[in-house]
Amino acid sequence: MSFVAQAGRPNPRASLAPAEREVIEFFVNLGRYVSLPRSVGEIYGILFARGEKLTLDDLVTRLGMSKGSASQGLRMLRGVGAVRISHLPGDRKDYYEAEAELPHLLRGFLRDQLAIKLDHADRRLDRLRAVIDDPSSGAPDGLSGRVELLRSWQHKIRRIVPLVSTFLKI
Amino acid sequence: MSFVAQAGRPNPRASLAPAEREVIEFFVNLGRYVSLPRSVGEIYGILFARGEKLTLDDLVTRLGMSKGSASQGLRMLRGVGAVRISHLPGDRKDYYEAEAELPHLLRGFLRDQLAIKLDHADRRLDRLRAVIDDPSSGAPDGLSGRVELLRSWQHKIRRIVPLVSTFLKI
DNA sequence: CAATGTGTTCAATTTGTATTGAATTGTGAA
DNA sequence: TTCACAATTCAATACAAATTGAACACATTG
Repeated sequence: MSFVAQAGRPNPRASLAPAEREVIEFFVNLGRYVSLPRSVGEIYGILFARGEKLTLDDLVTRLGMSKGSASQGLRMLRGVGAVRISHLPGDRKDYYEAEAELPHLLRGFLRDQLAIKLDHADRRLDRLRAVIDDPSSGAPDGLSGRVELLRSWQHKIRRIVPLVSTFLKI
Repeated sequence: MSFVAQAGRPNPRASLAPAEREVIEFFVNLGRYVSLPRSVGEIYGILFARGEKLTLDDLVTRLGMSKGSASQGLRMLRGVGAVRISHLPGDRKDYYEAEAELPHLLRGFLRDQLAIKLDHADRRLDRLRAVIDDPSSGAPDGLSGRVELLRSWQHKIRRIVPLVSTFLKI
């Protein structure tokens, strides 16, 4: 079975099977919803599609991307626990495989992304209150009440997280 | 009380009170988490801070942005139900005010954004299955099993939505 | 119907983000 | 210590998204 590049410029992705391309595009799209770079979606996609361990160099040749992109993309995916790294005895290369369990993926996301952002919003709200309480800040009428509303949003969202976690058995 | 622009280039936002600036920055930051353009965060921010109806022209002068940005930003905010439009008798201008109730905001988001994306992912998954079932697609071993895993993700997420909705009394 | 006031559109520009690839660092083997 | 190889870094570049502003469409007024 061969998937030949079109005549003309050599396409480094010629070796991708249609099924792989389709899976990759699926994850690239999924990533777009949360503003992930295409390269990240591609990396996770091919790892998910093949279900086997691949090296950085495999990614570079199969996806036709630069080493830099592959390296940075893998770092991000490691960061959220979407890929696992492992090694083979007597081989210095890093081998990566996709973490395909949704609970595991969401756990990483909830812990590393959402939690940080909620904390950040907390601090920002505190500062906001401080500014508003200063009479010279020129706070419009009723603003401090609306800011308390923001606090209630924050509380509600914090209470949803464990709810979702429980549901997903995380 | 006056908030004077620095000497040199005239700053069109000189009229913003510190409290307003702070609220605006809060929403600009919040918007960044979901990849909204800065201008959209600014518009919602000033509407939220003032809690009163403002016209497109108010936004242009107070925020120092172009009419084009203000118009497009307002369209997006209307689209997700984050601002309400209204009119005054004998006045052709459109007046906008911020929708500040979280349930209302999330309702718009869940309906208009998430639902559409889930449907889209559904269709994509169907196509993916079709491609994989074609023996000439070169699907790697076990891929069809992993794609079924994706289906289970999709189901779980679909079941979370009403759970969250209930919790938020949407 | 011309003149004015209002919001929208969209090509050009600015700004921001992702990607590349050569240089660099790190690491294990000889 | 030197060599060979793997991964990372980061300045330069390519690409994508947001913003501008002038032209436009539409409605209302005199």
